Amino acid sequence: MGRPSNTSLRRSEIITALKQVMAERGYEQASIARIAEVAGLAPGLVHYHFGSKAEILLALADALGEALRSRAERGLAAAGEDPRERLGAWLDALLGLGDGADPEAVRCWALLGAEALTREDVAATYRGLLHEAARALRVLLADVLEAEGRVQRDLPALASGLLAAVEGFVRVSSAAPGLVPAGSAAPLARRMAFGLIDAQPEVA
Amino acid sequence: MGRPSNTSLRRSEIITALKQVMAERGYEQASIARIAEVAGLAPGLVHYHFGSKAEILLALADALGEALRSRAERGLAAAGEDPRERLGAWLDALLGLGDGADPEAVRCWALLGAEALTREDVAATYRGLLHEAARALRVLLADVLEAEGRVQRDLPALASGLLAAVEGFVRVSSAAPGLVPAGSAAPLARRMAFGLIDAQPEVA
Amino acid sequence: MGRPSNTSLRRSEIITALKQVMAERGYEQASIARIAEVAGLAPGLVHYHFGSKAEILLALADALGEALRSRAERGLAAAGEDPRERLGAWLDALLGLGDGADPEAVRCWALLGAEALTREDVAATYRGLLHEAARALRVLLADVLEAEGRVQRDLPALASGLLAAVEGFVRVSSAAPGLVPAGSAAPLARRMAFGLIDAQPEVA
Amino acid sequence: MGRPSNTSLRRSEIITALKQVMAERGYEQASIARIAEVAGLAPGLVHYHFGSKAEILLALADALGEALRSRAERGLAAAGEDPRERLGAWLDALLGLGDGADPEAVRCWALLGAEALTREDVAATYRGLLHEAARALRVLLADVLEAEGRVQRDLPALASGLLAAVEGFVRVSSAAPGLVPAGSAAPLARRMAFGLIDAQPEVA
DNA sequence: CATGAATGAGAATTCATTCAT
DNA sequence: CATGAATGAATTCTCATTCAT
Repeated sequence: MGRPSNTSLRRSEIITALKQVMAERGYEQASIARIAEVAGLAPGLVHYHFGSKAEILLALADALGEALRSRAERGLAAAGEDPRERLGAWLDALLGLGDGADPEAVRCWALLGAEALTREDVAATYRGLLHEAARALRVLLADVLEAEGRVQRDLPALASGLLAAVEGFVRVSSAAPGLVPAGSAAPLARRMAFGLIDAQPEVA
Repeated sequence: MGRPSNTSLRRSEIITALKQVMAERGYEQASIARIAEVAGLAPGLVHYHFGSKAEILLALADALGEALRSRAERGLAAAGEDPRERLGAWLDALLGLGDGADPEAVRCWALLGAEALTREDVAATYRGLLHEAARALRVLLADVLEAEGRVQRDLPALASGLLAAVEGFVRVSSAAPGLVPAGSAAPLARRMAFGLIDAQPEVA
Repeated sequence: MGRPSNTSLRRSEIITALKQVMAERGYEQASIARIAEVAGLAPGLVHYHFGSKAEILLALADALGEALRSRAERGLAAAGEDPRERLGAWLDALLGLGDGADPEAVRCWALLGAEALTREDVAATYRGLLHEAARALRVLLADVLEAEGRVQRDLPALASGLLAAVEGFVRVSSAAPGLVPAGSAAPLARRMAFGLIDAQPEVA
Repeated sequence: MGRPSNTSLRRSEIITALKQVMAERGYEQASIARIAEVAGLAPGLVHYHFGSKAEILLALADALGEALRSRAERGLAAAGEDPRERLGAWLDALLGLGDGADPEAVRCWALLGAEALTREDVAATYRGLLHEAARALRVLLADVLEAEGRVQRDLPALASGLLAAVEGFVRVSSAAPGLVPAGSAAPLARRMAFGLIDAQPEVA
């Protein structure tokens, strides 16, 4: 009896609408009215499903993180066993490339990073995702170093640096496509990673 | 002959105030009223000196670019003749380090990159600054490669990649300070650059 | 024959929930959603049992009146035959004291009086209850005056004044508990009543 | 140079408009838009002069307190030296009677008392005014008791009770004019006060 | 009877911009 | 140049009420 709940459907519709509107005009300019319009819902309904606009942003951040995770998993599955290949697959996932590429999501990710600078709640979520990604990179880097008989010194710094570099690629190529041509991000990221690896001394 | 114009003084006061307020709460939340308050001016005066809020942002972008330039020049002057040292000095400048370091400016730079994603006027200015920086890096990279007898193949891609990586450092270390500890950005950036360089084959 | 109606149960659950929420945040801020939540019901159900939010308020007013009546009756039963005692018992009931004391109800009563100032429907109900109480006080006052051989001149004014004074106690002690300490309201009300009575001249 | 400030004029216009609108429909229903309309101002201007709607209410409370004070002073001046007369004058002031009577203010005062039940900021202001009035009544009561050679026992309770009673008069006569006829409030309040006084034993 | 999603009309508040002084 | 009041549109959020299921 009673009406079946469709909250989770509506929530994801709203999150998707925010992603679209935000990619186009930024978070602040993504008005609830416009989000509702894009989602095909009445404006009031948005606040029935989310307590505030910020909550939608956090939910979008979670969704982006989830998408990254699954893209990374698909990439790893396709990469096979080679440690360098596996590291490369993760970098591709971070670059928003590969299966399920979503340019809107990439823009939102970049915008999210900016919001994180001025909103503590967003910052917490964003940091969580970055730390998770750094953790994954540390493991993959360690695998490569071990397979190649190199020392694991500075592993955390290397992983963080690699992550930051890839983040920079995403942002710069979004903002100035002329600087980092479409196809060049992935090989460049690999070169950077491998350059760092090759600079590690071999185990005595 | 009437009182001397103080327009340029007022303009820079306003730009500085925007930098401060924006670093704290972002561009959209930086109201004219707050900017004026921080600048110690009447709100109405802001629009006497700037046609719109967006104009202040563009002026701030120019000012940040100018500051980058002069920081880079000071760094180069201190670096001497060694090509790797000179490249490192430029990376430091981009990281917002060295003489005249200004954390507020670093945050604003990161925020500016996000605004550039959704505002064409900001994008144009921002792209211009990125291209200028990339140009400088190309020259410095070429100097290193030449001095070390390596091929100059892929020079533009290397420069762009390095720029993007450094941009990523700035952003990630702003948003997640725990990930990239304070002192580690500069050496990491150098390692990345040198890794790329060392991977270039020597001239036959 | 279908399931038995539980309308009257539901109605009283809703009325009780309004009393609780209203005591906490006032009538306007008592949203239907919150009332339903406190009542443990679905929001839509509230409007099945009441045509509008105002109707719940009126029903609550009736319920408060009913509670006053029964508290007064219990007080009179316990007071015995002494006229002054019986009058005192009624004053206690008005003060929200004695058996079945209910601080939430007292606050609601005070809030109801304010709503009555701006809503005619509430005003009508509220006035009805005040008049009923004044009537009861007139009878009790008359009993005292007669038993003590005093003239009954100005009886309605005395009763109304006493009622108003007690209403004032309720309000002031709710709003500024420091001013009228908890235990002092009842004896003070009696002193006031007896002061009025003692000022009546004796029958010639 | 520059534009002269008219803030205090505007503020009092807005406060007066709130008084009028609130007297008619209550605080919650007194929308900023309506207040602005009554004040003859643009809606946005209200928030230029007041940070929030609640601030206007607090300012109104202060204004009502100020009006009470000045009404009381005028009453005392007219009352001469007789202690009972002076006490009566204060009661009149509290009843909103005498010079400068303002029915809207009386209604707002009653509404304010209700708001104080659910809003801590209003409660603080309201309590402050009640305590101030109670203090004045204590002094006046003490004068009467001393002049008549009666003990000053229970002075605070007597003053508070008298205050509460008068507050009740104001509320009840606003809500149920039929119960306390227009002209009867003042003499009744006096009878109540004098009844309390006469019940005090004489100094041994 | 019961559920809970849906609607849409306000509500307070913010703010870039204008302009009289 | 400078001041600060004024404007009015836009924004987020709330909520009584309705209604399909």
